[in-house]
Amino acid sequence: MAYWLMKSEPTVYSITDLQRDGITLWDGVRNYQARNFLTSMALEDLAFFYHSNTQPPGIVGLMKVVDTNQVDPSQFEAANPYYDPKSSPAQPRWYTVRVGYLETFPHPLSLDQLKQTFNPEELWVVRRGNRLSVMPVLPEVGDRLLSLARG
DNA sequence: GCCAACGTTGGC
DNA sequence: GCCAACGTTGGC
Repeated sequence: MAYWLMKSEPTVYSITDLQRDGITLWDGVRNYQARNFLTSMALEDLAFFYHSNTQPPGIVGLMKVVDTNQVDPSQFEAANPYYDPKSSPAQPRWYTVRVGYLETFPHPLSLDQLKQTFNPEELWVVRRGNRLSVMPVLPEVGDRLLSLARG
């Protein structure tokens, strides 16, 4: 079982939206490094839900991977903001996972708090200028995040 | 293959 | 709203 961290802007899709939906397809990732992390995810992996572009940014909940290696359908939809004209159903370029809601943390971990607790080497999201939207989390860091966030 | 221009992310 | 960081594009 591996830990991951996945970002979403709450105005686009929030932990509350995931709680309501139960399961969702994590679509719209258009960065090769992030996609490569998505395709290396396994069933039952745990992912921290990170709210970006909000006040305060930070980790707000937990989800689990329920379906791996899913073709992201938004890449084929011309009217979709994530449309990729260079992709085709015969040769899809963008893959993702389906995630399930597990919990909303009683003690969300703000970016500020994360910066005080972890260094940039052990937790990528606190790296300066970090723009990656899907990233791995070290097992021991994941364990600590869980115990901090659950209080 | 280099690199300037451009677009996007995301903290502040 | 600003702007630093940085990924991508495209001319050469």
